[in-house]
Amino acid sequence: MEKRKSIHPKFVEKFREYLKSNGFKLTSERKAILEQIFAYDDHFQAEDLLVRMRQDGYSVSRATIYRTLPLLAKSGLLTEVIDAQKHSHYEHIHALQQHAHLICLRCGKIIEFREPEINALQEAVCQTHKFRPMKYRNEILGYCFECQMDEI
Amino acid sequence: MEKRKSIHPKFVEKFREYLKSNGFKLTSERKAILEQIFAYDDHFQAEDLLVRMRQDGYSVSRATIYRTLPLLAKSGLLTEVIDAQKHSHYEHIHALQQHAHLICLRCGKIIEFREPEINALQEAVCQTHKFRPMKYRNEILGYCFECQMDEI
DNA sequence: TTTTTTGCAAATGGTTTGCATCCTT
DNA sequence: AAGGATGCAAACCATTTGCAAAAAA
Repeated sequence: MEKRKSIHPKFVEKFREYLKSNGFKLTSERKAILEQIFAYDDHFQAEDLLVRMRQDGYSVSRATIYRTLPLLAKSGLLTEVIDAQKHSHYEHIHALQQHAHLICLRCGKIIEFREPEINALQEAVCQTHKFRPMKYRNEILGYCFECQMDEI
Repeated sequence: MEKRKSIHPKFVEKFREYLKSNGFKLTSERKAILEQIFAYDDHFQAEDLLVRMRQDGYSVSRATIYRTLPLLAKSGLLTEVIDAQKHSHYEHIHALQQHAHLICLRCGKIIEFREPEINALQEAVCQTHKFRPMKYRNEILGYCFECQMDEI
């Protein structure tokens, strides 16, 4: 858990645009969730968000969180990461940069890394196959340095 | 569904070694599953395998299939691919080559592609982070050419 | 006022598991 | 023998969904 931060207006604007252009409405619940996901800089699961929001005094139901997270992902503000148990984790975008993840199978830690060359290659593959990419999954599951030390 | 094919002995040998070195036993059920996954060259889910095995006259329970698939994946003979619904799909290895996937969000089709440069870059990232990779996930979700034509 | 959204609680469904029995080694 | 494996059916549990009430446009 990290320090709370305020949200940049451009993110609110981006979400508002996404919703409007898809015939959805910007409700107070959606806005609260949006603000909350930018209030901290770590990875989280739907349930984490629920708990954190309740602690921070917001009142949003679990169902609404589960319904809103995919919207935020589709709007491009959130990135979904799937762990070894196939559970969804999320993180908000950092300055619109793509990045991938190393996921530790032992401690669950998620390490980010950036590799623009990989992104470029992936885009090239899509062009070759006339495939319209919506989402890139780039995850490496394995053991982080600390957990290797602890002997599996 | 494609034509049945027989399994190369080296795969049986590889699985046997994996099991032995981990204190597991090679049972007739595990061997039947191993043979079955190499009998066809397409992607499948646990349930598909169950149905197909029953059609082909094998008798293996759903539980055993669910317990065996991860063993085959860990032994390196199977690759797991996760679709948009977070369901596991599998495919047997083709001559030990790594490859990645384009997954259509509309028709569910899975297209394979090979991109050795991406693999090399991923390995480099692991080295940098002293991360011991066990499994690479390289999936691009989006729309295949045909489904783009059909207008989403 | 028309359409979407919310919250609740119940349902979902791929996957996992407890346990008695069976099979490998 | 001894320990792992199987099959069955029940349990899991993150996520989804039906529906009536509430809010946005």
